[in-house]
Amino acid sequence: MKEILMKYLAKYTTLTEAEQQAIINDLIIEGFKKGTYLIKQGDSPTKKCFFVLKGCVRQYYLDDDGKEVTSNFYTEEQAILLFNYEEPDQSSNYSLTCQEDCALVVADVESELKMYKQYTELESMTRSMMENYLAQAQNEYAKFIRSSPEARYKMIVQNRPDLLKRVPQHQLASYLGMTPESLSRIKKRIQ
Amino acid sequence: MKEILMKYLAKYTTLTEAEQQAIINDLIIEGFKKGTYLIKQGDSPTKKCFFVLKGCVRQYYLDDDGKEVTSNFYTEEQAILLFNYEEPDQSSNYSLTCQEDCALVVADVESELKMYKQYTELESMTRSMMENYLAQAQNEYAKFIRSSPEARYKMIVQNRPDLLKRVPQHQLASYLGMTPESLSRIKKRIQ
DNA sequence: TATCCTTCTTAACTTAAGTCAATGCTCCAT
DNA sequence: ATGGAGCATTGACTTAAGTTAAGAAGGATA
Repeated sequence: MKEILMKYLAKYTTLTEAEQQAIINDLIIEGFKKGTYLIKQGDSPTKKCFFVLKGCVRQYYLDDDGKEVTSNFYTEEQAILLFNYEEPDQSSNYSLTCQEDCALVVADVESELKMYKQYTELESMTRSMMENYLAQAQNEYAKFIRSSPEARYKMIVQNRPDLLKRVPQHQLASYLGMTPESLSRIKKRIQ
Repeated sequence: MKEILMKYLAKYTTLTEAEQQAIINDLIIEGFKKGTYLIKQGDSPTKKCFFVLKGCVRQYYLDDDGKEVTSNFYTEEQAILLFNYEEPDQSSNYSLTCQEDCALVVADVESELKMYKQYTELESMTRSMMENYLAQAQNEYAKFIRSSPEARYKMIVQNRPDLLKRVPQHQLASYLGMTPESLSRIKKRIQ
């Protein structure tokens, strides 16, 4: 499991193998059963973040009508970064729930900051990763906005085909910004 | 003009005033006339990024049909971060053009990295800002996806009313993921 | 096995957005 | 001032997605 993390450190830093090991040994890997909530909407602001080693985590919120709106699915090798601790007065805007049995790296912000102090390269790596995430998010956003629900479905088929099998369709529909009925019809339409 | 930058440094770092001054004196502030292109789609990958002190910069790309799709408007105190240098083989996906006369901080990646080496706190600040940007982007995305064109228009009226006056409507429409005709009708519908 | 609950599909209807086309408006340049 | 280009509005029509409601399929549980 920890090889995945080693891969990251090796790729983005020039830390020695010993240092890499030291860092990884400090990390906490936890297992979570399907259905577990990592955070619930309304909880006091999280100081935690996660990295998915195995499984699938769904992020959602309840809209004004009380309906679940799925805003993300996190799967293998994706980081779950909810930065609502930046507005410390606000409670969590989202819920995080395990769609499957999961293995996650669990980190809290304080120890993260400590680590940055100890290994400045680690912070460089994080900065660089954040830039990548942001770039990706911007690109996806730009494409998505301009797409019809049908085009969005085709995109997900292209980019994250695994989700189609791992995730209930009505949740996928809401993630794609459409109704379950629409998704059903689109699937039929394009066979 | 430089006070804005000082504000950032003071807010997010504990650098001494002298250090802050030194950093800011290293920055290049350039003026650009309305209509100037900062980058053109297809250019070789940029090593530059910008920070808007004054004016409005539009980011757009040409879709498969050759139509302009506006993916962002950057105004005062917003950073323009195009991280396509992460995929060094690819050319720029976007064009950046000045909608108005602009004053921008122009930075290039190499000198940025050098500065990080010199002032590690500066990299901390950047990491933290990136996390904020990302969080913001994710939140906006989640809201947007689930909204109708009409709801999106209302959101922009709420959040960035200045854009309504600064920007041609057909560009705004494409930024909101709708046709100019739709935007015109929506405006009429809700007076 | 029978029952219940959730999910998915299908249908009929409504509506808002896309498309195409024509008309006006504004600003700019000559 | 005039003409032209680009932009905004409006209308008629088409279409895809939302809404509501009903039924079918699949899984879990007793």
